[in-house]
Amino acid sequence: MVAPLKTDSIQAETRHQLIEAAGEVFAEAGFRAATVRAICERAHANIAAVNYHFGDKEKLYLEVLRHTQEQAIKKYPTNLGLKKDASPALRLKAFIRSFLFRIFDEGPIAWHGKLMSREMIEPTAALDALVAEKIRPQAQQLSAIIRELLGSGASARQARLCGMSVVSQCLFYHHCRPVVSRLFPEQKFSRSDIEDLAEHIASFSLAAIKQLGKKNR
Amino acid sequence: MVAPLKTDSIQAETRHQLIEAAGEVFAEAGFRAATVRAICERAHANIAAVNYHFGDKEKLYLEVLRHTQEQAIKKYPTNLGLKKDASPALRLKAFIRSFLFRIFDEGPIAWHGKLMSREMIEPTAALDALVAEKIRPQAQQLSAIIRELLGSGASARQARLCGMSVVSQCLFYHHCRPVVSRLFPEQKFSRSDIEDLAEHIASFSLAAIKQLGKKNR
DNA sequence: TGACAATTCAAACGTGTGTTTGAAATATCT
DNA sequence: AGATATTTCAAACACACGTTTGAATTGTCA
Repeated sequence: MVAPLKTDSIQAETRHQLIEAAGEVFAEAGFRAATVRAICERAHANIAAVNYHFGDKEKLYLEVLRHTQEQAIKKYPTNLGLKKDASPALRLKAFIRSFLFRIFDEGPIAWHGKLMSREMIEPTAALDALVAEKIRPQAQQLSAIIRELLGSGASARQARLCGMSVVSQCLFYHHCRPVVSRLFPEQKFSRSDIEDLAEHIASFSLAAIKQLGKKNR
Repeated sequence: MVAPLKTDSIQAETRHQLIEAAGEVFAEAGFRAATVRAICERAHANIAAVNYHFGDKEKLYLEVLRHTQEQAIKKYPTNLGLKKDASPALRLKAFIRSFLFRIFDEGPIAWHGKLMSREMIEPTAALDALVAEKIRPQAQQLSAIIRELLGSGASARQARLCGMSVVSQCLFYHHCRPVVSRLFPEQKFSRSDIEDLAEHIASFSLAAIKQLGKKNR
């Protein structure tokens, strides 16, 4: 009657397939639009499997968030592959690149980024925890970089606004892809296109932040 | 059996109330999440009223888009209250202000902006027409301003990317309000807060664009 | 007033959703 | 092998949604 606790190993076959399938479907369609029927079909499982293994759709979603998060930090460690004493400019560029790839990579690695991106515009009950545990730390990390770039004359408010300016540019291409694709069909999203996008956002933002820093004096 | 054509006047009472109520509900919840039951309740009309007066939910939505668009251009004419020979910097600031107010104003005036903002992340069948008739012209208008700021050395691609950087910052606060409010509870959205936001986005973007223009040489 | 059209209304329909059920199948362990 | 627990399965449930229906009401005009 209750889900098994054996130790781990093979017994969790269906359970694992459900999480994988759900990750894909949730990342594609969002929590609300995703259907447990679609998930179970993709997992080659019965419709009742979700409720049997996870209780309900929302608990499965939380499990998917947990699971994809693990995968994501394995692939994209928070301290990106750069030295601790790297210049703030380099660290900003790395932050942006990492942010974009977390969302635009294909396959399981990008699921977590896509889910987080979704949560921002169509929140579920999980958002509060996500903000506290994942989003706020990242925001502070970004804020630190930006304060360094702005110099000592910057207010907390200015750093916060600049941080949102940076993040907004990254999220835009994911959130508004339907419009971007119609307006500019030439804009593609291959790995190298993302690289170019990161290049633009970084130089755009760097130029702006440095300039604002100068004005503060 | 067919909707009336009298001339206009009073007969369209329920019809008009439905459009008003629908504007509010659609702007709040989006096309899909809005229910005709909620709309009819707010319009003090029967559930069948939507189908009787408009055919179905989607036709009502199109009517709302048409109606709110009229209201919007009355309040925020595309040529904002500035002289034709105003500097590109001033025109960029005006573009941003206008964009933000169209979304963040309260009451009927902002419904169209909110609906457009929704269409970008959760498109309906209306998006193709909206892009062709409303969004693309605005994008070209913005692109012209930015090309002027970038100077003659700028590529079309660079102008396009800068345009998206500007727009993304404006949309962010609407799309991601759930996250922004949790991360920064001190960020409010009164008229003067929007003014401050416009000020930041404009100076951030201006600084960036001017700097990129210099580098082109 | 009377006949006809337009509109409103409560009720129901059909569909898609997440979830539950109880039996059947499978695995596990003594 | 037999007993027990775990997992699967088809079917159905309960609910919300957009929509339809047909009768009742209201308005219009000769």
